Amino acid sequence: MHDIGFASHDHATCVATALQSAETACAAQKLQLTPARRRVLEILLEQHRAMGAYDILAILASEGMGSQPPVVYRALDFLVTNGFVHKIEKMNAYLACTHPGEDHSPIFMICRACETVAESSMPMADLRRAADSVGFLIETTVLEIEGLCPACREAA
Amino acid sequence: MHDIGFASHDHATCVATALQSAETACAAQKLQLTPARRRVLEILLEQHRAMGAYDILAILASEGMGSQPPVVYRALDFLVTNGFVHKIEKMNAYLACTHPGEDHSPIFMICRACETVAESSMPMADLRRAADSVGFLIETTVLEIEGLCPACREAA
DNA sequence: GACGATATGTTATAATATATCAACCCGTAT
DNA sequence: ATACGGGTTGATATATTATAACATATCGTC
Repeated sequence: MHDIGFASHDHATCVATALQSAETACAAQKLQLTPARRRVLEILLEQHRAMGAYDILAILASEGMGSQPPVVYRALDFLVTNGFVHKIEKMNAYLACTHPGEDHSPIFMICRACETVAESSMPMADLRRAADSVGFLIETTVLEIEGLCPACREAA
Repeated sequence: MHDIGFASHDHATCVATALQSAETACAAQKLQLTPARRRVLEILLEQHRAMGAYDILAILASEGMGSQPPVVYRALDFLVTNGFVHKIEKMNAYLACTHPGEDHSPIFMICRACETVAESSMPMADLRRAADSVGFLIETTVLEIEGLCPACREAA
């Protein structure tokens, strides 16, 4: 038994299952889940917490998989772009997605004290209710929307 | 006439008004709007765009107000803590709040192409409608919620 | 005029992330 | 078979963002 998010949760085979499903998804989309990418995802799944790029890099380095920043940033870029990992901007940290393949807008609840991050994808209307239901005390929220402004849509 | 957010907008006296209201708010809350803090806010108001800390610092330095990073980071920390400025986490940039004193959860629309940032504080249910109404094409959204998880609430 | 709280000056360094260019692998079209 | 092209990796260097640490100054109050 481990904690995942704020709930206690059995994930004995969880890492293997998630990796397997990532492999399937990559095969289907002709994406290359290379050893470095796969290992970074596996590390994030194993640790089940938000990790800094250099924390991940230290693990890779200890295993002889490369010790230079581009190694981990390239892998993270691939994993984030393809929806297997999210970046928590407020923490400059990375977290394995808990429901990949669902095309969702992630919502993160970051504990200011222990830095645990729980991922959710609720509609906003239910947000406070959802937070209340798991006992999370909301202190600050940041919703960042990226896209194209009217001027740039026209220019494109 | 200047652009503010994605709308054209007359703000001839806008900077002075906003500064004045910040001074009033600081006086009311016994906060010290010192010269450096005031000047940083003024710069952000004048430029009316999201700026990096070092961009601001360069301006301060050119005016002889200090050229070391802590100068600007301290001022920004004060301004963000007290709601006069927001940090755009995805850009590592800072933006003067367009409606201070309203105790709001800011929503930012960041143009991927021109980096213009418009601030809003709509409820989420209206978000897509709001974006559509100003012609903004939403590509990615990040909602980050910070607070205290159940375990840390109990510990506190 | 001594004290505490808050703010500033200054030096140094930490933490996060990217640019650049050469080398490699692999599928395929010549 | 071989030259090409796209994607990936290796390696070095550097850019960008942010904070630690400690000394000094300012101001209101006891």
